[in-house]
Amino acid sequence: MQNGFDHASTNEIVKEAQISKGSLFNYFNNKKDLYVYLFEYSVQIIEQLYEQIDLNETDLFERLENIGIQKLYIHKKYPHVFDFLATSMQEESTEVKEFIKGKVEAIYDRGTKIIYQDIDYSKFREGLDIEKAIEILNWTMFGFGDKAIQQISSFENIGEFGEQYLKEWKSYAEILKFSFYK
Amino acid sequence: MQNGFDHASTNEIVKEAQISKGSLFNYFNNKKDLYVYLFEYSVQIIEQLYEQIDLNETDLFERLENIGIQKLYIHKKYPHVFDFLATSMQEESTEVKEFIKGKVEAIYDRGTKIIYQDIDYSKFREGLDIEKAIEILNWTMFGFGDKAIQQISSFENIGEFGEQYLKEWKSYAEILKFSFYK
DNA sequence: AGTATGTTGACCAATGTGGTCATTAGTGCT
DNA sequence: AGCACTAATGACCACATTGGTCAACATACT
Repeated sequence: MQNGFDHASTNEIVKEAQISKGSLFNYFNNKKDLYVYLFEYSVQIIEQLYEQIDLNETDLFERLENIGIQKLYIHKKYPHVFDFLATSMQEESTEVKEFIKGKVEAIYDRGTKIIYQDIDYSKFREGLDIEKAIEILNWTMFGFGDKAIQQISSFENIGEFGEQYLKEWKSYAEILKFSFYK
Repeated sequence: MQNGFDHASTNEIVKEAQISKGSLFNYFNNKKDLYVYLFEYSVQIIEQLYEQIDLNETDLFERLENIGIQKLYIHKKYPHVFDFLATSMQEESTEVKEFIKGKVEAIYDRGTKIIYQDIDYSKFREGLDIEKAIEILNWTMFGFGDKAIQQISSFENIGEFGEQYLKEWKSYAEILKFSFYK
Protein backbone atom coordinates (compact mmCIF):
# COMPACT_ATOMS: atom_id res chain seq x y z
CA MET A 1 0.00 0.00 0.00
CA GLN A 2 2.82 2.41 0.82
CA ASN A 3 5.24 1.59 -1.98
CA GLY A 4 3.36 -0.18 -4.74
CA PHE A 5 4.14 -3.68 -5.96
CA ASP A 6 7.67 -3.21 -7.31
CA HIS A 7 9.02 -1.30 -4.35
CA ALA A 8 7.36 -3.44 -1.70
CA SER A 9 10.15 -5.86 -0.89
CA THR A 10 9.36 -9.20 0.69
CA ASN A 11 12.14 -8.52 3.18
CA GLU A 12 10.38 -5.43 4.43
CA ILE A 13 7.05 -7.20 4.44
CA VAL A 14 8.16 -10.09 6.63
CA LYS A 15 9.95 -7.71 8.98
CA GLU A 16 6.84 -5.56 9.35
CA ALA A 17 4.60 -8.60 9.69
CA GLN A 18 7.03 -10.17 12.17
CA ILE A 19 7.13 -13.49 10.39
CA SER A 20 9.98 -15.29 8.69
CA LYS A 21 10.66 -15.23 5.00
CA GLY A 22 10.12 -18.97 4.83
CA SER A 23 6.68 -18.68 6.35
CA LEU A 24 5.56 -16.11 3.81
CA PHE A 25 6.65 -18.31 0.92
CA ASN A 26 5.07 -21.32 2.55
CA TYR A 27 1.65 -19.72 2.27
CA PHE A 28 2.19 -17.91 -1.01
CA ASN A 29 4.00 -19.23 -4.09
CA ASN A 30 5.43 -15.84 -4.94
CA LYS A 31 5.10 -12.12 -4.38
CA LYS A 32 2.50 -11.71 -7.07
CA ASP A 33 0.26 -14.35 -5.49
CA LEU A 34 0.45 -12.47 -2.21
CA TYR A 35 -0.56 -9.28 -3.94
CA VAL A 36 -3.45 -10.95 -5.73
CA TYR A 37 -4.64 -12.47 -2.45
CA LEU A 38 -4.52 -9.12 -0.70
CA PHE A 39 -6.37 -7.50 -3.55
CA GLU A 40 -9.16 -10.03 -3.63
CA TYR A 41 -9.41 -9.97 0.13
CA SER A 42 -9.90 -6.22 0.06
CA VAL A 43 -12.49 -6.51 -2.67
CA GLN A 44 -14.39 -9.04 -0.62
CA ILE A 45 -14.45 -6.75 2.42
CA ILE A 46 -15.89 -3.95 0.34
CA GLU A 47 -18.47 -6.26 -1.21
CA GLN A 48 -19.56 -7.14 2.32
CA LEU A 49 -20.05 -3.46 3.00
CA TYR A 50 -22.27 -3.15 -0.05
CA GLU A 51 -24.44 -6.03 1.06
CA GLN A 52 -25.11 -4.41 4.40
CA ILE A 53 -26.69 -1.34 2.81
CA ASP A 54 -30.34 -1.02 3.73
CA LEU A 55 -32.15 -0.26 0.49
CA ASN A 56 -35.39 0.43 2.36
CA GLU A 57 -33.89 3.60 3.73
CA THR A 58 -34.75 6.12 1.03
CA ASP A 59 -33.44 9.24 2.74
CA LEU A 60 -30.04 10.05 1.25
CA PHE A 61 -28.58 11.47 4.43
CA GLU A 62 -29.73 8.51 6.51
CA ARG A 63 -28.41 6.06 3.94
CA LEU A 64 -25.00 7.69 3.80
CA GLU A 65 -24.89 8.00 7.55
CA ASN A 66 -25.34 4.25 7.91
CA ILE A 67 -22.68 3.51 5.32
CA GLY A 68 -20.34 5.95 7.03
CA ILE A 69 -20.64 4.12 10.33
CA GLN A 70 -20.11 0.74 8.65
CA LYS A 71 -17.05 2.12 6.93
CA LEU A 72 -15.71 3.37 10.21
CA TYR A 73 -16.06 -0.04 11.83
CA ILE A 74 -14.44 -1.74 8.84
CA HIS A 75 -11.59 0.71 8.98
CA LYS A 76 -11.08 -0.12 12.65
CA LYS A 77 -10.95 -3.85 11.89
CA TYR A 78 -9.06 -3.73 8.57
CA PRO A 79 -7.26 -0.41 8.57
CA HIS A 80 -5.64 -0.62 5.14
CA VAL A 81 -8.31 -2.13 2.93
CA PHE A 82 -9.61 1.12 1.46
CA ASP A 83 -6.17 2.62 0.96
CA PHE A 84 -4.88 -0.57 -0.60
CA LEU A 85 -7.52 -0.54 -3.28
CA ALA A 86 -7.17 3.19 -3.83
CA THR A 87 -3.42 2.89 -4.44
CA SER A 88 -3.74 -0.32 -6.44
CA MET A 89 -5.73 1.68 -8.95
CA GLN A 90 -2.62 3.63 -9.91
CA GLU A 91 -0.29 0.63 -9.78
CA GLU A 92 2.47 0.95 -12.36
CA SER A 93 4.09 -2.47 -12.14
CA THR A 94 3.61 -4.49 -15.32
CA GLU A 95 3.52 -7.65 -13.23
CA VAL A 96 0.17 -6.87 -11.62
CA LYS A 97 -1.22 -4.05 -13.75
CA GLU A 98 -2.93 -6.44 -16.11
CA PHE A 99 -4.62 -8.24 -13.25
CA ILE A 100 -5.96 -5.11 -11.60
CA LYS A 101 -7.00 -3.39 -14.82
CA GLY A 102 -10.44 -1.90 -14.45
CA LYS A 103 -11.40 -4.02 -11.47
CA VAL A 104 -11.28 -1.24 -8.91
CA GLU A 105 -13.22 1.14 -11.11
CA ALA A 106 -15.86 -1.56 -11.61
CA ILE A 107 -16.24 -1.97 -7.87
CA TYR A 108 -16.50 1.75 -7.27
CA ASP A 109 -19.09 2.00 -10.04
CA ARG A 110 -21.10 -0.84 -8.56
CA GLY A 111 -20.83 0.92 -5.21
CA THR A 112 -22.20 4.23 -6.38
CA LYS A 113 -24.99 2.42 -8.19
CA ILE A 114 -26.08 0.64 -5.03
CA ILE A 115 -25.59 3.61 -2.76
CA TYR A 116 -27.89 5.87 -4.77
CA GLN A 117 -30.48 3.21 -5.57
CA ASP A 118 -34.07 4.00 -4.60
CA ILE A 119 -33.22 7.34 -3.02
CA ASP A 120 -36.16 9.72 -2.60
CA TYR A 121 -35.02 12.77 -4.51
CA SER A 122 -38.36 14.55 -4.06
CA LYS A 123 -37.06 15.83 -0.74
CA PHE A 124 -34.61 18.13 -2.47
CA ARG A 125 -35.55 21.73 -2.96
CA GLU A 126 -36.46 22.99 -6.42
CA GLY A 127 -33.81 24.77 -8.43
CA LEU A 128 -31.04 22.74 -6.84
CA ASP A 129 -28.59 20.94 -9.06
CA ILE A 130 -28.93 17.57 -7.34
CA GLU A 131 -25.89 16.00 -8.96
CA LYS A 132 -23.66 18.80 -7.75
CA ALA A 133 -25.27 18.66 -4.31
CA ILE A 134 -24.45 14.96 -4.09
CA GLU A 135 -20.87 15.66 -5.09
CA ILE A 136 -20.59 18.22 -2.30
CA LEU A 137 -22.09 15.74 0.12
CA ASN A 138 -19.61 13.10 -1.00
CA TRP A 139 -16.60 15.36 -0.66
CA THR A 140 -17.55 16.50 2.82
CA MET A 141 -18.21 12.91 3.83
CA PHE A 142 -14.75 11.90 2.64
CA GLY A 143 -13.22 14.88 4.36
CA PHE A 144 -15.03 14.18 7.59
CA GLY A 145 -14.15 10.50 7.31
CA ASP A 146 -10.46 11.28 6.96
CA LYS A 147 -10.62 13.57 9.95
CA ALA A 148 -12.34 10.85 11.97
CA ILE A 149 -9.77 8.23 10.99
CA GLN A 150 -6.98 10.45 12.19
CA GLN A 151 -8.68 10.67 15.56
CA ILE A 152 -9.74 7.04 15.79
CA SER A 153 -6.45 5.74 17.17
CA SER A 154 -6.74 7.99 20.21
CA PHE A 155 -9.92 6.20 21.23
CA GLU A 156 -9.93 2.86 23.02
CA ASN A 157 -13.63 2.19 22.91
CA ILE A 158 -14.76 2.04 19.31
CA GLY A 159 -18.44 2.10 20.27
CA GLU A 160 -18.00 5.32 22.20
CA PHE A 161 -16.09 6.82 19.30
CA GLY A 162 -18.82 5.75 16.92
CA GLU A 163 -21.41 7.61 18.96
CA GLN A 164 -19.38 10.81 19.10
CA TYR A 165 -18.60 10.46 15.40
CA LEU A 166 -22.29 10.14 14.58
CA LYS A 167 -23.25 13.09 16.71
CA GLU A 168 -20.64 15.31 15.13
CA TRP A 169 -21.53 14.20 11.63
CA LYS A 170 -25.15 15.11 12.20
CA SER A 171 -24.21 18.73 12.74
CA TYR A 172 -22.36 18.77 9.42
CA ALA A 173 -25.31 17.06 7.74
CA GLU A 174 -27.64 19.68 9.20
CA ILE A 175 -25.71 22.46 7.48
CA LEU A 176 -25.99 20.73 4.11
CA LYS A 177 -29.64 19.77 4.58
CA PHE A 178 -30.36 23.45 5.09
CA SER A 179 -29.28 24.03 1.52
CA PHE A 180 -30.37 20.76 -0.06
CA TYR A 181 -33.79 19.96 1.34
CA LYS A 182 -37.12 21.68 0.92
CA MET B 1 6.73 11.83 -4.78
CA GLN B 2 5.56 8.38 -5.84
CA ASN B 3 7.88 6.20 -3.79
CA GLY B 4 9.31 8.27 -0.98
CA PHE B 5 13.02 8.91 -0.48
CA ASP B 6 14.30 5.40 0.11
CA HIS B 7 12.48 3.77 -2.75
CA ALA B 8 13.13 6.52 -5.26
CA SER B 9 16.21 5.19 -7.01
CA THR B 10 18.52 7.54 -8.85
CA ASN B 11 18.46 5.11 -11.77
CA GLU B 12 14.72 5.51 -12.10
CA ILE B 13 14.97 9.25 -11.65
CA VAL B 14 17.48 9.81 -14.44
CA LYS B 15 15.55 7.50 -16.74
CA GLU B 16 12.32 9.40 -16.11
CA ALA B 17 14.07 12.75 -16.39
CA GLN B 18 15.86 11.61 -19.55
CA ILE B 19 19.26 12.73 -18.34
CA SER B 20 22.38 10.74 -17.61
CA LYS B 21 23.42 9.59 -14.17
CA GLY B 22 26.56 11.69 -14.44
CA SER B 23 24.57 14.83 -15.11
CA LEU B 24 22.43 14.34 -12.04
CA PHE B 25 25.47 13.96 -9.80
CA ASN B 26 27.15 16.88 -11.50
CA TYR B 27 24.45 19.21 -10.21
CA PHE B 28 23.77 17.49 -6.89
CA ASN B 29 26.35 16.03 -4.52
CA ASN B 30 24.11 13.16 -3.53
CA LYS B 31 20.54 11.92 -3.46
CA LYS B 32 19.72 13.71 -0.23
CA ASP B 33 20.84 17.06 -1.65
CA LEU B 34 18.51 16.52 -4.58
CA TYR B 35 15.64 15.80 -2.22
CA VAL B 36 16.38 18.87 -0.11
CA TYR B 37 16.54 21.04 -3.22
CA LEU B 38 13.20 19.70 -4.46
CA PHE B 39 11.65 20.25 -1.07
CA GLU B 40 12.80 23.83 -0.73
CA TYR B 41 11.81 24.54 -4.31
CA SER B 42 8.28 23.33 -3.59
CA VAL B 43 8.11 25.39 -0.43
CA GLN B 44 9.15 28.46 -2.38
CA ILE B 45 6.40 27.92 -4.97
CA ILE B 46 3.79 27.71 -2.24
CA GLU B 47 5.14 30.80 -0.52
CA GLN B 48 4.71 32.62 -3.81
CA LEU B 49 1.09 31.54 -3.83
CA TYR B 50 0.58 32.97 -0.36
CA GLU B 51 2.04 36.32 -1.38
CA GLN B 52 -0.42 36.65 -4.22
CA ILE B 53 -3.43 36.49 -1.91
CA ASP B 54 -5.39 39.71 -1.95
CA LEU B 55 -6.11 40.54 1.69
CA ASN B 56 -8.42 43.38 0.69
CA GLU B 57 -10.94 40.83 -0.52
CA THR B 58 -12.94 40.13 2.63
CA ASP B 59 -15.57 37.84 1.12
CA LEU B 60 -14.57 34.26 1.91
CA PHE B 61 -15.95 32.78 -1.28
CA GLU B 62 -14.24 35.37 -3.45
CA ARG B 63 -10.98 34.93 -1.58
CA LEU B 64 -11.02 31.17 -1.96
CA GLU B 65 -12.06 31.44 -5.58
CA ASN B 66 -8.99 33.55 -6.35
CA ILE B 67 -6.70 31.16 -4.52
CA GLY B 68 -8.29 28.24 -6.33
CA ILE B 69 -7.50 29.75 -9.71
CA GLN B 70 -3.93 30.55 -8.68
CA LYS B 71 -3.53 26.98 -7.47
CA LEU B 72 -4.83 25.68 -10.77
CA TYR B 73 -2.29 27.71 -12.72
CA ILE B 74 0.52 26.62 -10.43
CA HIS B 75 -0.54 23.02 -10.85
CA LYS B 76 -0.38 23.43 -14.60
CA LYS B 77 3.15 24.84 -14.43
CA TYR B 78 4.52 22.66 -11.62
CA PRO B 79 2.28 19.59 -11.53
CA HIS B 80 3.88 17.79 -8.60
CA VAL B 81 4.64 20.52 -6.11
CA PHE B 82 1.56 20.05 -3.94
CA ASP B 83 1.71 16.27 -4.01
CA PHE B 84 5.40 16.30 -3.24
CA LEU B 85 4.93 18.29 -0.06
CA ALA B 86 1.87 16.26 0.92
CA THR B 87 3.78 12.99 0.66
CA SER B 88 6.95 14.41 2.19
CA MET B 89 4.92 14.96 5.34
CA GLN B 90 4.69 11.22 5.87
CA GLU B 91 8.25 10.47 4.80
CA GLU B 92 9.63 7.52 6.71
CA SER B 93 13.28 7.61 5.67
CA THR B 94 15.57 8.50 8.56
CA GLU B 95 17.89 10.23 6.12
CA VAL B 96 15.51 13.09 5.39
CA LYS B 97 12.91 12.81 8.16
CA GLU B 98 14.86 15.06 10.48
CA PHE B 99 15.16 17.72 7.80
CA ILE B 100 11.46 17.78 6.96
CA LYS B 101 10.25 17.54 10.53
CA GLY B 102 7.44 19.98 11.15
CA LYS B 103 8.28 22.16 8.17
CA VAL B 104 5.28 21.17 6.07
CA GLU B 105 2.88 21.56 8.97
CA ALA B 106 4.32 25.01 9.65
CA ILE B 107 3.71 26.04 6.06
CA TYR B 108 0.16 24.72 6.08
CA ASP B 109 -0.51 26.54 9.33
CA ARG B 110 0.87 29.78 7.94
CA GLY B 111 -1.32 29.19 4.89
CA THR B 112 -4.56 28.81 6.78
CA LYS B 113 -3.67 31.83 8.90
CA ILE B 114 -3.24 34.01 5.81
CA ILE B 115 -6.20 32.59 3.94
CA TYR B 116 -8.68 33.36 6.70
CA GLN B 117 -7.20 36.73 7.65
CA ASP B 118 -9.58 39.69 7.60
CA ILE B 119 -12.55 37.69 6.37
CA ASP B 120 -15.93 39.30 6.92
CA TYR B 121 -17.77 36.70 8.95
CA SER B 122 -20.80 38.95 9.49
CA LYS B 123 -22.14 37.70 6.17
CA PHE B 124 -22.82 34.28 7.63
CA ARG B 125 -26.31 33.49 8.83
CA GLU B 126 -27.04 33.25 12.52
CA GLY B 127 -27.10 29.82 14.11
CA LEU B 128 -24.53 28.49 11.70
CA ASP B 129 -21.44 26.80 13.07
CA ILE B 130 -18.97 28.81 11.01
CA GLU B 131 -15.99 26.57 11.70
CA LYS B 132 -17.85 23.54 10.43
CA ALA B 133 -19.11 25.48 7.45
CA ILE B 134 -15.55 26.41 6.54
CA GLU B 135 -14.51 22.79 6.81
CA ILE B 136 -17.27 21.80 4.41
CA LEU B 137 -16.21 24.55 2.06
CA ASN B 138 -12.61 23.36 2.24
CA TRP B 139 -13.49 19.74 1.58
CA THR B 140 -15.62 20.56 -1.42
CA MET B 141 -12.92 22.87 -2.76
CA PHE B 142 -10.38 20.07 -2.49
CA GLY B 143 -12.78 17.63 -4.07
CA PHE B 144 -13.58 19.98 -6.89
CA GLY B 145 -9.90 20.78 -7.32
CA ASP B 146 -9.03 17.10 -7.67
CA LYS B 147 -11.76 16.65 -10.21
CA ALA B 148 -10.50 19.65 -12.17
CA ILE B 149 -6.92 18.39 -12.13
CA GLN B 150 -8.01 15.08 -13.59
CA GLN B 151 -9.62 16.96 -16.46
CA ILE B 152 -6.87 19.52 -16.95
CA SER B 153 -4.69 17.36 -19.18
CA SER B 154 -7.45 17.02 -21.74
CA PHE B 155 -7.38 20.80 -22.27
CA GLU B 156 -4.81 22.50 -24.45
CA ASN B 157 -5.69 26.07 -23.65
CA ILE B 158 -5.23 26.65 -19.93
CA GLY B 159 -6.97 30.03 -20.06
CA GLU B 160 -10.07 28.51 -21.58
CA PHE B 161 -10.01 25.77 -18.98
CA GLY B 162 -9.64 28.33 -16.23
CA GLU B 163 -12.78 30.07 -17.39
CA GLN B 164 -14.83 26.92 -17.53
CA TYR B 165 -13.40 25.86 -14.17
CA LEU B 166 -14.43 29.15 -12.62
CA LYS B 167 -17.92 29.02 -14.07
CA GLU B 168 -18.49 25.51 -12.81
CA TRP B 169 -17.10 26.29 -9.39
CA LYS B 170 -19.50 29.22 -9.03
CA SER B 171 -22.45 26.87 -9.25
CA TYR B 172 -21.03 24.75 -6.43
CA ALA B 173 -20.33 27.88 -4.41
CA GLU B 174 -23.92 29.01 -4.95
CA ILE B 175 -25.24 25.85 -3.33
CA LEU B 176 -23.09 26.39 -0.26
CA LYS B 177 -23.82 30.11 -0.05
CA PHE B 178 -27.50 29.21 0.14
CA SER B 179 -26.78 27.51 3.44
CA PHE B 180 -23.96 29.69 4.75
CA TYR B 181 -24.95 33.28 4.02
CA LYS B 182 -27.73 35.44 5.37
C1' DA C 1 8.11 -42.12 20.49
C1' DG C 2 6.47 -41.02 16.24
C1' DT C 3 4.14 -38.27 12.97
C1' DA C 4 2.39 -34.31 10.91
C1' DT C 5 2.32 -29.53 10.57
C1' DG C 6 4.28 -24.88 11.06
C1' DT C 7 8.24 -21.83 11.40
C1' DT C 8 12.76 -20.38 10.83
C1' DG C 9 16.83 -17.80 8.90
C1' DA C 10 21.16 -18.68 6.51
C1' DC C 11 21.90 -18.94 1.82
C1' DC C 12 21.66 -18.20 -3.35
C1' DA C 13 22.22 -16.06 -8.03
C1' DA C 14 20.59 -12.09 -9.99
C1' DT C 15 19.64 -7.51 -10.02
C1' DG C 16 19.73 -2.91 -8.23
C1' DT C 17 22.05 0.60 -5.32
C1' DG C 18 24.26 5.45 -4.88
C1' DG C 19 28.06 7.40 -6.73
C1' DT C 20 32.56 8.07 -9.82
C1' DC C 21 35.24 9.56 -13.69
C1' DA C 22 37.58 9.26 -18.07
C1' DT C 23 35.75 10.29 -22.33
C1' DT C 24 32.92 12.61 -25.57
C1' DA C 25 29.83 16.36 -27.40
C1' DG C 26 28.68 20.94 -27.72
C1' DT C 27 29.37 25.98 -27.55
C1' DG C 28 31.44 30.44 -28.13
C1' DC C 29 35.35 33.04 -29.42
C1' DT C 30 39.23 34.46 -32.22
C1' DA D 1 39.48 26.32 -38.62
C1' DG D 2 41.49 25.85 -34.16
C1' DC D 3 41.21 26.47 -29.39
C1' DA D 4 39.42 26.60 -24.72
C1' DC D 5 35.96 25.63 -21.72
C1' DT D 6 31.71 23.72 -20.08
C1' DA D 7 28.22 20.22 -19.96
C1' DA D 8 26.63 15.56 -20.73
C1' DT D 9 27.43 10.73 -21.01
C1' DG D 10 27.28 5.76 -19.60
C1' DA D 11 30.38 1.96 -18.48
C1' DC D 12 31.98 0.82 -14.21
C1' DC D 13 32.49 0.07 -9.10
C1' DA D 14 31.84 -2.14 -4.46
C1' DC D 15 28.25 -3.28 -2.00
C1' DA D 16 23.29 -3.89 -0.64
C1' DT D 17 18.93 -5.80 -1.64
C1' DT D 18 16.04 -8.64 -4.39
C1' DG D 19 12.57 -12.75 -4.70
C1' DG D 20 12.82 -17.27 -3.57
C1' DT D 21 14.75 -22.02 -1.53
C1' DC D 22 15.40 -25.56 1.75
C1' DA D 23 17.41 -28.33 5.38
C1' DA D 24 16.87 -27.89 10.12
C1' DC D 25 14.15 -26.99 14.05
C1' DA D 26 9.72 -26.33 17.13
C1' DT D 27 5.31 -27.52 18.42
C1' DA D 28 1.13 -30.27 18.98
C1' DC D 29 -1.26 -34.38 18.96
C1' DT D 30 -1.87 -39.45 19.04
